[in-house]
Amino acid sequence: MSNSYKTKQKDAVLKYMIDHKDSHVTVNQISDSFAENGTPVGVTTIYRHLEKLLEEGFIRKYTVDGATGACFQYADNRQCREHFHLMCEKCGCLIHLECSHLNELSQHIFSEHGFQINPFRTVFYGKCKTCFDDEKKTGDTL
Amino acid sequence: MSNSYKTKQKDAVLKYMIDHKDSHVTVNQISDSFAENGTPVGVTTIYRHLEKLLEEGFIRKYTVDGATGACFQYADNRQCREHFHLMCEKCGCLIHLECSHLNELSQHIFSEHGFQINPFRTVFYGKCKTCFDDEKKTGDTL
DNA sequence: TTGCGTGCAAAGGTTTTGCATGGCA
DNA sequence: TGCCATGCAAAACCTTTGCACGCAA
Repeated sequence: MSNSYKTKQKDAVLKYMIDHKDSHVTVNQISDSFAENGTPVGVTTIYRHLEKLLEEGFIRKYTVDGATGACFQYADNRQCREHFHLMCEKCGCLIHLECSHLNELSQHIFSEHGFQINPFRTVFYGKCKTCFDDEKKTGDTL
Repeated sequence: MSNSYKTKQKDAVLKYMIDHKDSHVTVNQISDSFAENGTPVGVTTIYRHLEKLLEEGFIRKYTVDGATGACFQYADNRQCREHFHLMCEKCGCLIHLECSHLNELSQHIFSEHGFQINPFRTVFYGKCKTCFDDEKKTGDTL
């Protein structure tokens, strides 16, 4: 059994993740932000707290093509148990999609195909409306 | 314009990926396998060929929680354009799912939610039937 | 012969680990 | 006072790059 103490660093990391819940961040971004604010936190400590938050289900971890290193994003699994997530490959925004179609889909894939989807892990990658419209305007095909 | 030569290493990497199309592999696994077969290939070369195969759409690249480093898997995008993929988190098998429900889902998410799903990138993570049944039998909750 | 391919060595990053110190309870 | 937390330094990895040599065409 391991207990845990309340520390400035622990609070700071959690606060940072919540404050940036609308985008994904890397360890370097977190570290740089703390350094700029005059309250630097060692990267080791940041890694350790992110790992705990991950285990506890408060954040998600994934890799994004362009980014260097892992990306983390706040998304409380206790609140996100019932819906899926859409990740825009262009701007990186995370959309929480409440939609009965998706729940039906899970049911269908389980009952008809015998596959049990893990909604915590599964993310739909693609292009959000804003980026899609931007692309049409500028003719940018990326 | 860059031409390309036919080499033993190039053939070996492609052959390995095709032979292992039912699971994902890491660069180390590929390298070790070649070494064991008595025809070692430098990791640099493996990385370079995988990168090309990726650009050409013959393989996919992603990260898996347990694995160290990136995972690659053969899945010709020219053949896999019309369906989605299910990845078992336990045994690592990749299921190519031809299902009209999923195509309808793409349509629905695009028309109703304005999000354009990228089927090349999107993978449903979860548990395949075999692993699910195994788990029930052994009572293993992982 | 020309130019791409190969692989060693080294560099550049990210992430983890060891360990002495610091801080919470 | 006990532990846990912290962060520096170092290690362990993964991946990329530079460069001389090898090999396909």
